[in-house]
Amino acid sequence: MDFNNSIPIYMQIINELKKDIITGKLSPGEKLPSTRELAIKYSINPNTSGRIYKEMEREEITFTKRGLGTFVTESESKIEQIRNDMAKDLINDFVKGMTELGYTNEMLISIIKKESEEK
Amino acid sequence: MDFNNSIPIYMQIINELKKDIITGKLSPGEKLPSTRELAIKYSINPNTSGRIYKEMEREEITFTKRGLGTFVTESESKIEQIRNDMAKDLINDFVKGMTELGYTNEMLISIIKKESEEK
Amino acid sequence: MDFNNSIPIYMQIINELKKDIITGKLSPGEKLPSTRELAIKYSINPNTSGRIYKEMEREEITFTKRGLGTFVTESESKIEQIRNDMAKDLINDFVKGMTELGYTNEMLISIIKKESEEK
Amino acid sequence: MDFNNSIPIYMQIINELKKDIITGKLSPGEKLPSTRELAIKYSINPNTSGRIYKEMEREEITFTKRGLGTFVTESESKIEQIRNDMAKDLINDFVKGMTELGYTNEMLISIIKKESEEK
DNA sequence: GTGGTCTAGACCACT
DNA sequence: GTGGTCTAGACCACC
Repeated sequence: MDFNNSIPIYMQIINELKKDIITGKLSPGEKLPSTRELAIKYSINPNTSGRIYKEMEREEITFTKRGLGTFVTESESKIEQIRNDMAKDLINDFVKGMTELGYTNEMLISIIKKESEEK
Repeated sequence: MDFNNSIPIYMQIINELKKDIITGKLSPGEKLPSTRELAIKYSINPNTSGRIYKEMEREEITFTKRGLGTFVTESESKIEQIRNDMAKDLINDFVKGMTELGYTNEMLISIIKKESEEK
Repeated sequence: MDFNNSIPIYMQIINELKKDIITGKLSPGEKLPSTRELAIKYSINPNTSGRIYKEMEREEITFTKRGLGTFVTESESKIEQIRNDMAKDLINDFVKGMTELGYTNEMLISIIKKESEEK
Repeated sequence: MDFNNSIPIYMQIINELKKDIITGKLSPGEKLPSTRELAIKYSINPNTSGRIYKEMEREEITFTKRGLGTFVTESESKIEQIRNDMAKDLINDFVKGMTELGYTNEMLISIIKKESEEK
């Protein structure tokens, strides 16, 4: 994790975990590492791991079984919704930003096409 | 202008000014409002305006004539470079973010096409 | 520390800290005093300490771990580069300045030799 | 002149003029341009030219004949003294600065020798 | 009038 | 406790 960054560490890790869930690296219902394990894995303070799970639970991405740990939500539709929300944010930021810079819709399409070919 | 709380006000205004320069609303060599005027315009503290101009000068977007004021850079290539840098950041964030979410290049193209038609 | 009036205090302290880093009084990776401690040490305002650390971070002399503090860069090559940059500036100012005053290279050498013997 | 510089414009021009006097480009007793001419030559405000001559007169580098203009001092020893003062400042800044960076006297001599050979 | 610096004091999110 | 941001108000040199 990049401590030297304007994005809070807990946010950076939440995004990592969300991506792992969306791409299937973490399956629905799978147990997540304990707060202590997470703290060690990312060399962060256990308080910060706690905050990560609290926030993810608030967003209903995970749920907690007392005494057992934290688990990925079992709702596939919830996971799909997260993917859509994250995608929508990315799309909006991109289109809005480029438009403000004076790029037309045609330019956007050709830029993305070119980007795709290069990879 | 109403400010997004999570991004510092001075950053938001810098981005506004950058966009104004890129889109030609502010011409190369043009004088910017004085720190005091800017403070009134955006209802911010003059210190904050000062910080804005200092940061922009550091990025060579503007230059200062002592005792006279702050001016937009006269280098058209610098302005072009800023536009390209900002666009490249937007493109990278978008493509990288979407790819991490599992979207293919073809999907990106069709998403952008669809977005364009809606507007 | 007493401050030279014509140079901003924050600049003078930055130069002090740079020298401490270059001469090894501050080691790579070492934690710097907190902004509040620095403010007390030099009897300056905490705002001014903050500015010092922000500027040094911009120059990549230090880095910040959010919520933990400010640390000397761990890159030895960066430190070496800072030393070389500062030395190069001093050398250029000296040679350029003396040449403009009509001193020849031979005179420079003998002046420096004489200076060395006196100390 | 470089307006975008932490050194005040009037200081920059005074230094230019001092160098011209020291190197003989301006002879003892020679008439300097009028404040208006100076203002045009350097595209500065006439107030600034006035300040330049006032400051140089205070340092006894120039003198004024009412209604006739401003002239370079006729004292050769004064000119020699200015040269020595400027040189002494340059030498001190250099030796003090390099010593603080950890350079030894031997290193200074070899650096200056190397610089001389390159030119 | 212009930007630059500094103090004082406050609030904030993050670890 | 850590740095980051902001306001308020002051003073300064420079043009």
